[in-house]
Amino acid sequence: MTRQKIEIKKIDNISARQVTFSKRRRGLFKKAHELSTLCDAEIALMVFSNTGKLFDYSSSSMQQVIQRHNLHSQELGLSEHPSIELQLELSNQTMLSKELAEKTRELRQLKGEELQEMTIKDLQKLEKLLVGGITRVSQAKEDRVLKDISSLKRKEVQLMEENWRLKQAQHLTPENGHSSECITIVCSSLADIPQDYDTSDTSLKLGLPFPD
Amino acid sequence: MTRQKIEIKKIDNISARQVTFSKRRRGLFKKAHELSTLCDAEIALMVFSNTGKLFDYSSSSMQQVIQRHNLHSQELGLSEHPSIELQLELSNQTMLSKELAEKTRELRQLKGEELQEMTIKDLQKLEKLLVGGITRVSQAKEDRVLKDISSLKRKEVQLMEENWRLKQAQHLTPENGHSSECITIVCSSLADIPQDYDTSDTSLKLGLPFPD
DNA sequence: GGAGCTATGTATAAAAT
DNA sequence: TATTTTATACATAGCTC
Repeated sequence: MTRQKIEIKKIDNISARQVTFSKRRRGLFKKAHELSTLCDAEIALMVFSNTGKLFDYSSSSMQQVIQRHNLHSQELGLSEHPSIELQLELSNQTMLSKELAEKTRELRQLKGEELQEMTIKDLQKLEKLLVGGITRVSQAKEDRVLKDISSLKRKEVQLMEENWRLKQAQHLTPENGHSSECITIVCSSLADIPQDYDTSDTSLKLGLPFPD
Repeated sequence: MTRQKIEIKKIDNISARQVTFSKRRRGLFKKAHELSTLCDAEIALMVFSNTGKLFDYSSSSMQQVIQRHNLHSQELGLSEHPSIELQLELSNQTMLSKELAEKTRELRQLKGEELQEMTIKDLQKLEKLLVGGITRVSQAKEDRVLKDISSLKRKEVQLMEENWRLKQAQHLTPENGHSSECITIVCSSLADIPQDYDTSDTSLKLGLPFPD
């Protein structure tokens, strides 16, 4: 329940931000559509999530609205000066390069590589960021591992039941003893779930010799 | 008062339509702005009234968002005959954008934010990277702190020597007792190097009341 | 990561100004 | 026609599943 009015500033909590994004985005698109219908307006709406995903809406066609917009904003779309587009691209590229340089630096710092001109305070912030990251990554790994283990255990139970049924069947037609033995061996090896999964590679164990 | 829920279809009454347009348009723009702020999204919104008037909003720059949108929808042909230079810049930009997206993703993963489609092996690699980073960052911080401390200690020794010389000088001309006392107090406070530098801000202690 | 719930905040239809 | 008011419809924060 919306127990309090929220302040309009970036939501820190990642999952809360994601939930709010998808809810409010839907609301926004609905309102845009309603406005275009009620008031016979031509509307284009583009939304990029902070993960870079694109969502867009247009009451007619996106290109059409963009071109109409270009007409309004100082005839930029008419290429009176053929170099205007080029200039735009160039400035855009400059910006991209800057962003790229910034991200690269940030990455190097997170990897502990470019720390000489940081203050003690900066280093503390970096440390906190890394601790947060490692906490989440470890948790994710843990979750994944536990999931894999329980799925393996389920398979083990299935195979043991299958095995038992096959054995029962062989008691009725006892002329073939080889395959029974073979299956028994394979199933017992499956029971060896690694307990030291933190250092071993559990994912390699997932390729079972049996199809689902 | 909104005495009845309205149906979403074109409003026939012209003045009612105009009123609704200006109210809902403002609401829509507000919502767009809130979404961009709350969720760190890049948004462009263009609205043409049925009288042809343009209203637009962009969280950054309209041109930038339109270009980003063009990149996504792969319709790069804004003009009929893009020049060779423009084509070059565009491909260059595409490359830059890809790199940027890649770095952004990597950063997010280091911060533990986008882990859903990583394998256990990937997660382990990430963990190692983070551990390496945190080791180096902590070491750098430690080094910095120790350097600050030893520099402070050197200063302390210098000041104590100076202090001692001043005292000696005063024994030769004993008519002024105040300044001696004052300097003694300051020097004893310098001896209090913080042992809990991990949580206190050592750098603040560097601004000594004495010039070098 | 989505779907549904509910209490509360916000937007707005209609009327007044 | 724009703004303000007010009663009501709608959106959504926080929560559960």
